[in-house]
Amino acid sequence: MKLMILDGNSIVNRAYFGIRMLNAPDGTPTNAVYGFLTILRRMLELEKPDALCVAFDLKAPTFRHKQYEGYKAQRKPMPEDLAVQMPILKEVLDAMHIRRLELEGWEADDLLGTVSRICEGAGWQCTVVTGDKDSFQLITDKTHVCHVKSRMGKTETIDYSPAVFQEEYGFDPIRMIDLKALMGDASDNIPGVPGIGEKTAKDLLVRFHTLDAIYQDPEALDVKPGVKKKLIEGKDSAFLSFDLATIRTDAPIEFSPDAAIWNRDFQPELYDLFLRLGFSKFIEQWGLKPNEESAQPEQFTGEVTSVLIKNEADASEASKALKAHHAPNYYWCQPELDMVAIQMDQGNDAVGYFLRRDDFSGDYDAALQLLFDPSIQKVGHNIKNIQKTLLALGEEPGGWVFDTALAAYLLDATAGSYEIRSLCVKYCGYEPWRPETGEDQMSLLDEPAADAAAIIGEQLSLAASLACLHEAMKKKLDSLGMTKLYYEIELPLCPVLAKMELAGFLVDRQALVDFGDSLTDEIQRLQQSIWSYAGEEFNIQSPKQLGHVLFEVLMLPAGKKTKTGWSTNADVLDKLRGKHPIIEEILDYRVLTKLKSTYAEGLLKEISEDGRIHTSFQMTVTATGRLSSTEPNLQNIPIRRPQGAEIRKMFVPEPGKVLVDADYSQIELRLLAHISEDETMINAFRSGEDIHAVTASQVFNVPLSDVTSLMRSRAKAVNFGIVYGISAFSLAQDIGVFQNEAKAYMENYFAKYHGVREYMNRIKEQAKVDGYVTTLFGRRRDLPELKSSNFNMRSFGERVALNMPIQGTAADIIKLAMVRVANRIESERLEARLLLQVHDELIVECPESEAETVKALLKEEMENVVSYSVPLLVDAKIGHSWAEAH
DNA sequence: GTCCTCACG
DNA sequence: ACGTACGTGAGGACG
Repeated sequence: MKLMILDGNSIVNRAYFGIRMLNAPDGTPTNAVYGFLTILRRMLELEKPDALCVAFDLKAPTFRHKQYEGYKAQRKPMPEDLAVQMPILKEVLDAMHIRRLELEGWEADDLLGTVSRICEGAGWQCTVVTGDKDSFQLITDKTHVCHVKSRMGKTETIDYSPAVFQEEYGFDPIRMIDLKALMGDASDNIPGVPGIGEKTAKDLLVRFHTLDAIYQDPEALDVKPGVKKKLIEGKDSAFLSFDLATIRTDAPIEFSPDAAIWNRDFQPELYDLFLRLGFSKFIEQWGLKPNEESAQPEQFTGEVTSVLIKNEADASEASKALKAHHAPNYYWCQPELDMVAIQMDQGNDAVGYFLRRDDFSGDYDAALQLLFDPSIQKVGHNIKNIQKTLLALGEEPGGWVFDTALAAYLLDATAGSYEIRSLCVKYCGYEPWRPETGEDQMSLLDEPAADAAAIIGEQLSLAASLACLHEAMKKKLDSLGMTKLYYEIELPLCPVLAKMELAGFLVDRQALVDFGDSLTDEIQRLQQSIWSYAGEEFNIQSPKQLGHVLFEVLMLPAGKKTKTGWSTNADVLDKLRGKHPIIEEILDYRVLTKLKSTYAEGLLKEISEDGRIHTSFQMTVTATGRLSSTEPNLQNIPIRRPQGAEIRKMFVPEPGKVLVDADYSQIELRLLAHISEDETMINAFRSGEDIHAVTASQVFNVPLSDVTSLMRSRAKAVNFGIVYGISAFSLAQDIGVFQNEAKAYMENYFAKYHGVREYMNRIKEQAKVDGYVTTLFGRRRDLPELKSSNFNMRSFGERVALNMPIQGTAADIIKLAMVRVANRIESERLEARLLLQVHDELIVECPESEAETVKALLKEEMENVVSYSVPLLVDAKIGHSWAEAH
């Protein structure tokens, strides 16, 4: 039998500092509770204990030794954001029927110690879970201590048995007390021996084993005189520290492991509690069901008439009813499963229609066209994909009035996933019905024998949940000022993207094959050469093996290190150029293998039967409002190096057609000028100057005519850095100058562009007050990081506060441009079609005869999306490949 | 599955 | 004193 006991305060602290800010729907911070539960779940899976309890400090600070209050009282108070979560955590634990242990005047440590000894006495195994190392002194054969590290949402655990501890420290676990007595512990205000640090203390213990042994005759110790002196002078402190560091095992608690046996008998209220906290993930993971008694006011309670569409007559009847219905209908579509569920509200009641290819006799696609008729008002989830399906059938998709996934993205762009069940929990306060399936719900849809009624019920209830989501989200979008953004940019963009995905980009397959082959020889040659320099054969693509060769075999100076070893990235290798001929070859090898695997071979695999590559655009991924491109990613096709740019030559128009490429010139800097209202920068753009050269002349204090190309390129780096929320350190790294030099550049920059400096301060202050930032179009990004007590997280939040309004406004602008370009192409009945968007660039394919028209159209629409204090400039070009047109 | 590296804006 | 720029996606190594 095994008992697991968690050090509540320690774990909750790890969770709080390790996990980004999170809030319940009502704004209560929840990151620590969330993190605690994540760790708990992980540990339960790992340890599978029979009994479970959690120990807390009853009040902080508490004192083991009254005479020592002076030290303990210095302990930093718990951050407010964490303190408010403590009662919530306890409420959660109570609802999970997990035994809490706390005792007036005692610390959690002492309870851990006491419980572990009680367990041992009862013949149980015990696992102590903690984020502190203090408890290592409790390790015995029967008691293991599991040390938890949590960083950025990931949890690492190390299980310490006596052997593992001995291996790492070189002495027995119980000597952890002696270690602390010597080295002290600042966070616990244990003084230790002044002047003795971790290294010396460990060394002493490895050699002499115990504190007593060390102090038996300190004069006779074989140690450095300085250390000896410190030991002798610090003797009292050492023994006081020994007492302070000793965890007590005799706390007066009534406890028996049998009474803490835990079998997941959650209180029914746990569901409601998790709902309130916004923990839909845990509701799912723990398989919680709504409490029958608890009210669910928003959930639909009227009569639902289910109609199964089995043949074409059913379909046209349903279509007629849907067309006659003038309120929105709710479409839950799973194109990949060939399934559609539709809910039509009729006052208090509703009609649910269900269509599935498997049990439909007749032309399924024709039925789809009937049911999705443009005159029917429809609400869906990820409508771009549905529209794509319809377009593939030759139907112009229309009548879509709302997309719940898209709305959820605008409402919370950093949420990560917009799965309909979680959204329903988050915005409507209930989870859509799902059939009881015993163990594994996921297998339902794969089971041919699964109960048809259950499937229909589940799908229809998902369709019904769209109704609630629609109402809730519409209001929320409005209250956050995103109605225009939603209806005028995001929603109209869906069919535009659907058409682009369907169009695809023609690729010269043979050229791609040949290019891949041509790389093979050179890669082989480089590999042989690199191996001969190394004196051994190894996998050059393994950072670990490469690090070994560079820094151990060839003894090159190692620079930065990563979590797992030395860094071998291009920055590091670049600094080693000239130190050894192997470096250049490795860099070349990297470039060529990247081209071959990711681009030559990777893209070949993505060419469809029509010879074209059809990417997917993701509308709900980025935190700033940009699109992203997947399977394949066509937004990162090489261009910066000549070898890479070869790839762009293979993206071509159809015979008789050309490509027109239009890109915004320095849109982000122009937006910075506009948003910051910086006069100098605005004037530079208005007069059509080269902005990087102007910045160089400002930063280096020389006339424009004297700006050298080195000055310009450094100024360019400064300009980019500003947009990203620069630090002198990173700028220095980037352009290869000393940090104080980079700092001087920045000071000059801000002295000249003082409007930019004021903007940077203003937006950070504003973001701190509001807790979010927005673009000029109202797109929003929440920034809970700004309230973090962690310096790095807070700094990150500040940089994002600077960057998001700029990057995001640029994203809004090009999205709107895409909608307008698509409208113009249609209204002017051009054959041209949009193929690709690469953040500030649009690529169109059109007949040669249309080329000039399209070029002018693109330039006009893109430049005139908005009228700001600086003009937006677009470069447009025509070519017979992407390389040529760009 | 996670890390490192590197392609793009 | 911290640890070091914003936003992405994909391939290969390694556990």
